[in-house]
Amino acid sequence: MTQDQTTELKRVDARRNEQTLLDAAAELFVTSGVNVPVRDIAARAGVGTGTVYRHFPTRAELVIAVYRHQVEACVQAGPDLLASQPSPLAALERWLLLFADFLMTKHGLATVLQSSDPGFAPLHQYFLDRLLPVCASLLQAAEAAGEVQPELEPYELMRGIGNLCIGAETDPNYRPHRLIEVLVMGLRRPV
Amino acid sequence: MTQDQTTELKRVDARRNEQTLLDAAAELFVTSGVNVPVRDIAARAGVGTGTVYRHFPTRAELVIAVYRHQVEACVQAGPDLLASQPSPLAALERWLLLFADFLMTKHGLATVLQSSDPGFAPLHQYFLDRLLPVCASLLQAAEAAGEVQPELEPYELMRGIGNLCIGAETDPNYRPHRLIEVLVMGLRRPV
Amino acid sequence: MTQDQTTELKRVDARRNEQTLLDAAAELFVTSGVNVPVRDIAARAGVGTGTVYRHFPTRAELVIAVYRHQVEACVQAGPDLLASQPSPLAALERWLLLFADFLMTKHGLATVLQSSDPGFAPLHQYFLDRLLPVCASLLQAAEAAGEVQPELEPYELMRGIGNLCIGAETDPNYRPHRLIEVLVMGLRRPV
Amino acid sequence: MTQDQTTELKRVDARRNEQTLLDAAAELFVTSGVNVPVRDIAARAGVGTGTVYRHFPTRAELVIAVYRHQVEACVQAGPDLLASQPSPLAALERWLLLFADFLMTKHGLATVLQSSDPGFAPLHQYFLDRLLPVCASLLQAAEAAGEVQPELEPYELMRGIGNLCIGAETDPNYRPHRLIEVLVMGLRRPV
DNA sequence: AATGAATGAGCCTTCATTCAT
DNA sequence: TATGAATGAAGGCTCATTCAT
Repeated sequence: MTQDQTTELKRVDARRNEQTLLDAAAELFVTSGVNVPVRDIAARAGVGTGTVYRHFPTRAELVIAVYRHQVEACVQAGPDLLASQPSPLAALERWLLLFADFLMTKHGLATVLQSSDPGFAPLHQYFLDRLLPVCASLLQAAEAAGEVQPELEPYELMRGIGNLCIGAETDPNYRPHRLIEVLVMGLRRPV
Repeated sequence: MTQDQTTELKRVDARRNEQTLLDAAAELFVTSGVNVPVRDIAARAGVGTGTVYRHFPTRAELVIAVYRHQVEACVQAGPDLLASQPSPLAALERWLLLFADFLMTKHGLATVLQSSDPGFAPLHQYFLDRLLPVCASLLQAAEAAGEVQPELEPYELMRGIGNLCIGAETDPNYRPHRLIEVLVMGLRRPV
Repeated sequence: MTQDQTTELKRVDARRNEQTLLDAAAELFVTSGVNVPVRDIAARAGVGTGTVYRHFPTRAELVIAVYRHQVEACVQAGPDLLASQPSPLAALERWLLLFADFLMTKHGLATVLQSSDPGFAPLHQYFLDRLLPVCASLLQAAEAAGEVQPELEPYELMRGIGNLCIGAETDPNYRPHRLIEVLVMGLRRPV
Repeated sequence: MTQDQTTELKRVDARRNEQTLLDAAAELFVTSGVNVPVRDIAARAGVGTGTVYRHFPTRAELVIAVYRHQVEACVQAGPDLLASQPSPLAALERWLLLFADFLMTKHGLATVLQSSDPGFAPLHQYFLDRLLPVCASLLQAAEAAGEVQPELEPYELMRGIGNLCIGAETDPNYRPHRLIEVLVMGLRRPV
């Protein structure tokens, strides 16, 4: 029992530290991009550099961890929107806008999603593994409903949305939402 | 006279050097991105690093110089397409695809266009100064012809096209052309 | 009683832990040298790093402990060989080869014996304290028997043998045994 | 001509700097071993770390450069001794002692020669390429003259001599010369 | 004007050692 | 006692930029 307690306490501490790191990284990713020096992350979190490496041996792991919650929220939103929106196409549009909001509030996330640095491959994979099926099923539903023509592969659509979000945070004259709406309009089957 | 001759010769040499540098940089920008080490550019051009700095004190200046010809060709293409295409909207689409082709054949150029590195500000400015008017006039013509609804600002449209081109060189499953076509479709006024 | 039992149990545990550590260290010393990271030793033993430090505050102590048994076996072998071999010189040669075998099967041990890192001083001392008298007595016996000339100090002889063993594990083209035999041959008094 | 002069001057400067680096490295290799931090070498030479890497991209190259002169002197000494000594065996012994002197005055050189760090492979290769043929020809000559029995391969002999020199600089009670003499004695064919 | 050597800040990463739990 | 998380010094390496020649 005491042993369990001790273990539990340790875990709690470690968890807290990990959370501190995630918060620090999230902040710095926004202000300085996901390639911010490890030292900066450690400093912001008030820990040593070694602690960063202990919790997240690679940068990709840290990035994944930072965004995991929101990626999962996006995954959940897919079926929810399909059920609650008036049509599959409306659900798709809402989901794409949601996905875009997620990316846009994370400065540099859209950027890293298109980085060709092989170190980020696991991150790309994670995003695709989780989100592509959701996007595909929404697109499929809209096609099945006769609302859209099969112009784009789900992968291209997601990639395009991701790209459209790049740089939005720092440029008030650039509104990805508008572009996404136009894009979805372009998918619509002419009546 | 001899003095003049010498000076003249030097100028010729300097010119040759500058062109050699531009060629070297163009090649390396394609293969290694616009952030390729200065040393590599100098080495490829067969000159010293100092020579690079003499001709192009900042990286932005070098990038601008490298792409100047093609940017100007894009500028020229605007009126030409407007004159030769069956409709303003068709001219706009062609021009956007042309712009995209330009970006896509320059690895990393689309990326740098969205970089928030302040050092690239002059580069951004140059692109906007030259290309935005062209894009705006094409969009305006299409609107005036009643072909499109005024959904997007010219700046947003160009920015979006630029973004869509990111990462296309290394990903055969991603075809910006398709996305651009869908986007233009979405601009069309419903009949 | 219960208290005693607990204490007793703890001691048993501690002993077991210590032995586990020695085994783990012995294995890793062979494969990775005596400077293998403490963490690796702890991991192999299935304990925390702190436990390593508790049992062996310095690396030298750990190394000494790991090799104690075999050093003592070498010590024992001296008189045994003197008694069982046909001559003191034969006994000396056998003992030196035995010593060499010991060193050679411990990757990096010969190396550490010549390390000038002051942290290893206790280790050096231990080896000398235990083994030098044995070597000296064997050499002395051979001299007394008129088999060898007093060319070398026992210390030099041992040091030389130790050095000859360095690197033998990884180089099949280098056979310290041959060199030791030649060296012993060179000690022999000409008839 | 002016161009040539300029080039020549640059070379002179670079050479001086390179020599400064070699001197600094030589000193530090003696006091701290050949694995002394690059930063320390740079500091001792009064240059930046980048300068070290410019001149010697890898540590092995630096080590080779530091010892090149003396290795070559050793190479030269082989034939000279064969010609000047009364017998091939005497020449061999002198040469081995010379080789040992070389190693012993370079603290840590003998150590690095037995290092299994793959980064030092070029260094090992260089030593073997240059010195092994010399040692082999001396040994061969002694065998041909009937002075020694073919007990050892040239490689083993050199390796053994190298090992015997380890740690001699810091231990006044250890005299590799004595051991080498005994070893050569052991090679001699019994009359 | 050109050269390219030199500089040194800056980043990543490892690991011995300490210490809170 | 045992644990293993945290620390942070250390060292390798790169590259933008300066400057003597």
